[in-house]
Amino acid sequence: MLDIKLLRKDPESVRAALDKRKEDFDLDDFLKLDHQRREWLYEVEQLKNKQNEASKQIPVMKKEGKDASGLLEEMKHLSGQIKALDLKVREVDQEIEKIMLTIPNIPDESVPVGDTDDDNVEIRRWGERRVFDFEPKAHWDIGENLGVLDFAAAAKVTGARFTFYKGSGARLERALINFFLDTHTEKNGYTEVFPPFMVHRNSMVGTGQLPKFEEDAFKVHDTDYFLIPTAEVPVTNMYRDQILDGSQLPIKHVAYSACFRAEAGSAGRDTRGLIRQHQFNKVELVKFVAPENSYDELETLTGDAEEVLKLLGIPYRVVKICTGDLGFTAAMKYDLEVWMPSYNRYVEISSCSNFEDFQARRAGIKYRKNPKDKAQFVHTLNGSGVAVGRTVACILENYQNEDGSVVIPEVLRGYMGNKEIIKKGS
RNA sequence: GGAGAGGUGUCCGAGCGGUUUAAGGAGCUGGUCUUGAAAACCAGUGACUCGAAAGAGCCGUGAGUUCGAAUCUCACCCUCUCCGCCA
Repeated sequence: MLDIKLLRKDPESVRAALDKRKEDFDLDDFLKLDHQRREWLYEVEQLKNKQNEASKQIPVMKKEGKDASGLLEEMKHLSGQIKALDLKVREVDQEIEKIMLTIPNIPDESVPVGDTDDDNVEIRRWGERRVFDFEPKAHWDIGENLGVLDFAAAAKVTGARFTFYKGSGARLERALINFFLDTHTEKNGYTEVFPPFMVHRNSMVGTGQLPKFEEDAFKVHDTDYFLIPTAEVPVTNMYRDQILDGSQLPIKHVAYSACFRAEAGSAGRDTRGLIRQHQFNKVELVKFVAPENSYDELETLTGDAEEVLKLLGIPYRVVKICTGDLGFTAAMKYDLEVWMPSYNRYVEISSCSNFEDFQARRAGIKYRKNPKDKAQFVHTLNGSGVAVGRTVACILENYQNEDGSVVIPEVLRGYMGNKEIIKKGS
């Protein structure tokens, strides 16, 4: 959520920012409503003041044995006026809230202006893309041939966009989760969290998935719960409505969770393999930081995510997302993209974002720099560290041999019973 | 799921329709005393939201009753105890 004061004071700058995002948004409605609200609010507060004064007088009069019935009658009338006005204020409040919740974040100055992902800017590359002396296969073929992935069984049991991992495939998934968690806790200083996989509506609003993107989420029938689309939601909301002590910052958490996405609007895209699933595993990094550090913290967070790719020996690139492709909540975002031979291009495996105070304002997360200072909003950041299923896909493709076997990256071998290679039936 | 108890300021805790602008502690800040510290004593300090201010709101959340609600009514949420069920 944006600062309502900014919208009042400088609507033009907000308009310009929305424009850069290619968002078509009518701020005039908001400004009109806000003006109306302030008028009514002033009016009702005046009346309430009168009421409060009378409420002090009435007991005094009664005590003194005076007749208060005239005043009471007057107050009865006033009370009705207050109720009517209060109702109007409440209604306009709700409308304003509704609008506020659907205005996206303002991109940072440094974000490249652009329309689509074609306008994203590559920042750096790491690793050598492997040159194959045979025709590399796609991970779904490799996985099925090895008997470690079973898409058909999942389709039978559940439906499209689900997968069974079997044998070494299941173990590889588990190994990666542990490897990511261990690296981020032991080397990068994050505190591990294991969150609930369902959250209520307010939490989804707090991190910005709702109210705008409800069709992307799975709702649990007959409850107010949603399956989490990312651990970002429970972990960020862990500190909802709290004032943190400045000395606690930065707070850094890493969390494994399953993630559930309805993938509305992506029908027909990436239908094969592990790239786009309704359920997938992810290890997520979440930070709560002081505003003045948040862009430095974004760099280190991105670096932390990159580190696990480096350790796995996977070639990747870092891309800075342009204004037109930037997520609703982000002020700035880097994507990490890994090389996928079957796609013959880089594929997203992590998004690292600085939300500035956009989520903090929605979720009410503040801090005091010094114990006596006024509380102010923290900046929140998060990034995948990294998506597990896509990493499996990437390893299968980049580490495949001509005979269909797959070499296990060295750093994972300790997590896989010192196995070095995945062969058929193993 | 059933029965009961409860949710008040940073913390403990009083309050059960009107001088509550939330008692009293603790804590915190300053001071007196002391070689220093502790203790004791004195004074100050009450979050947060909107507002330029005046002022308004805020006692789990939301509705309601009333001229007036922390206090009464209803619904919901959460915590604790016991019972039942269960990985």
